[in-house]
This record gives sequence, C-alpha cells and structure tokens, in this order.
Amino acid sequence: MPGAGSEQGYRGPQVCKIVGITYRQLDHWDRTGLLRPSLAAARGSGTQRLYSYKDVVVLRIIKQLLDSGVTLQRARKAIDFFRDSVGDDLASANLVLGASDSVLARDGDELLDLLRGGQGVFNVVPLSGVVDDVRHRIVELGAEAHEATATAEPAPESTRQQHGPTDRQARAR
Amino acid sequence: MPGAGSEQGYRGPQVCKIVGITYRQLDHWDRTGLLRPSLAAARGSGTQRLYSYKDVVVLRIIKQLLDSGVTLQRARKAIDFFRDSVGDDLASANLVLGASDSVLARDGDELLDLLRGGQGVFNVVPLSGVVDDVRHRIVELGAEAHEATATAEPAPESTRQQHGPTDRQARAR
DNA sequence: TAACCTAGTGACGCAGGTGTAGTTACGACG
DNA sequence: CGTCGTAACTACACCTGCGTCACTAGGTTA
Repeated sequence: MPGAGSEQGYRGPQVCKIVGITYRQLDHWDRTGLLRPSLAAARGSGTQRLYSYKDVVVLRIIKQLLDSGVTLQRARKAIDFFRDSVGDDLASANLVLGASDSVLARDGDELLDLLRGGQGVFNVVPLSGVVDDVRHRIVELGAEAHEATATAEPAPESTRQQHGPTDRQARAR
Repeated sequence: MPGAGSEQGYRGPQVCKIVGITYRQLDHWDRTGLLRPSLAAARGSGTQRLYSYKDVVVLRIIKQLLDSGVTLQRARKAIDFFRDSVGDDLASANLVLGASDSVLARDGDELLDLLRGGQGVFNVVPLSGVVDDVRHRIVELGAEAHEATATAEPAPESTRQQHGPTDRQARAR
C-alpha cells in the first residue's frame, strides 16, 4: 500500500461503496451515458474508471431517485438538467422534477409556489442533503478506503455556501 | 342507448379515456392487484368491470405518478397507503412519498417540515389537484360518454371541503 | 335463435435494468 | 519475466410492464 496522494478521484468499486450501488449499475450507467467518469474513462479490461467528487454526488442523487421509486429514464432527464444548470455550487437548492420539466427551487417559498401552482406530481431532491450525505459516507468508508482521497473535493468547507436573496430559477424542457 | 341513470360507475374502456391510460394497462393493473374495480369485477369474457368514482381518482393518481417518472412498484405502495389512510374525503391534503414511507401532509408548513427534515427524495401528489383534474376530464368526455354517469360521485360540491386546523398526519411503512 | 357489438382473455413478444459468471487485460511485485 | 490481483468486458438470463392480436363469451337486438 503506497503512500496516498498521487491519485486523484475515486475508482469504480470504491464509488459503488460510497454511493451504495452495485458495480453492474455503475458499469451500465457509464455505457448507456447516464454518467461517465469525468476524470478517466475505461479503455479496456485492465484499465480503470476515475470519478470526480461531483460525479459521486451526482451518482448519489441518482441512487436516491431510484430509492424513492423514480425511473432511470426520469433520472436521466433530471441529471441532464442538473449538469446543465448547476455549476460547481452543488447543494445550492432543491432540484424539483415535474412530469415534463425540471426546476431549481432555491428556498421553501419557491417550492411551495411550484407545488401549489402545478397540478401534477413533483419529485423534490434537497441537494444540500445529498452533499452532506456523500460527505458522511466518504468519511465512514475513509478508514477502509485509505487510498484515492480526491483532490477534486472542493475543500471541506467551501460547499457550505448559504443561498442568498437571489431569485434566479433555472428551468428545462 | 337506454336512458342513463340505471347504471352506476364507469366501465373499463370509459375509465381508460377519463384517466388517460390504455386498456391494456387497466387490465394489467386489475390482474396484478394494483387496483381492481370496486363495484364489479370481471367474471369472464362477456362481463364488464365497473369502477367507482374513487377508483377513477386513484387510477388518475397512478397515472400522474407514472407520468412524473415514478415506478409502478412505488405507485403500488403509495396506493396501498392511500386506500388505508384516506377515507371518502379525497382531495384533503398532499400525498408525500419518501424512499420507504408515505405520509399525508395537510398544509404547506407540514410539507416544508418534511422536505427540510428528511434528506431523501420526496414525491408530492397534490390530491385536490387530481380530484379537480378528474372532474374536468369527466366533464370533457361527458358529451361523448353519454351513458353511465355515476351515482358513486359524491355530488358535484361535497368534494370541496377545506382542511381545517386539524393536525392529524397519517404515516405508513 | 341467429347475428352483432362490446369487453375481457390468453399467448406472444419486446425493451429496459440488473444479477451472475466466466473471461480478459493492465499494472505491480517478486 | 512470470505470476497475481484487480477491474473492466462479454454473454446469458430473468423479471416487470406493457403493445399487439387473435379469440371468446355475455347481452342485446332482429
């Protein structure tokens, strides 16, 4: 076991443990384009995928969507939207999925407006919760998964930026 | 076409139009126990299923869940909960589905508490919206679907009961 | 009673998502 | 340079949720 530090990002099997999915799923999601490792793709049997910290968060979002009974298809659309409209400030708001579109709601009021306005079903993903969740899971496994502590992680504090009085609201589809 | 009034409830193909699903789906959902017609079950090729008004509303809920990308599996659990905990006062609250349990949230505050408290994904179904929705759809098709105007319908007004200051909150699983 | 319309039934098939298992190949170490 | 561990690849199979289509059987009307 060589000294950690040279590696960046997380490798496939490790990601599975952190996120709580099977390797088969991770593989399938890569091949079908749901989410491919942004640091290093697989290039044959002997190689290995390398996922960034953000990748892990996104994967965890997908996992939670699945757990709550959302289709992979719907998750795909949600992730597409997420990638387009969320920058590096993960945990900034709530991701709200309607029947045909996705929205970012910054605070509770916006959320209530959305829920009151539309007559359909909404799937709500509290992003900050997911980010905290991922952090905990990494720490818990940290003892075992000694190597590959990511430099892609945006430093332990910076994720905590609270939402200001901005009223921006992205929308897609 | 005999004078309407002798019949009660809605027959299969009609329900499909109102709810917006295919006959195959309705059939499948009956056979697999998701929702069977509460007024009359099918008893052979020549017979016909008879659905109550509440059945139609529930079916519409399922349909909207599907549209928003929720699995049939999850919908099954949701409907089980719905049947157990919602009486005849449909449209009373919001049906909130978490990863492992279902909840009825009466007002916006309860909703926000739920969303803030849990760190998972939530699927929110505004029941009053669904009831209105069904009503409109029946009216729209009413001109064409002349027959079988249900007596199971709880009279055009009585559904509108507003939620009082009660703080009951059912929960399952 | 024969002809029809309507609605439920059965069999078949397909696609997506995933488990299982065996195979292959990179990279490290002796 | 051979061996080994690990991770990715391939093939197969299964299960759910339907679409399609041909078939069957009440009920009604002629």
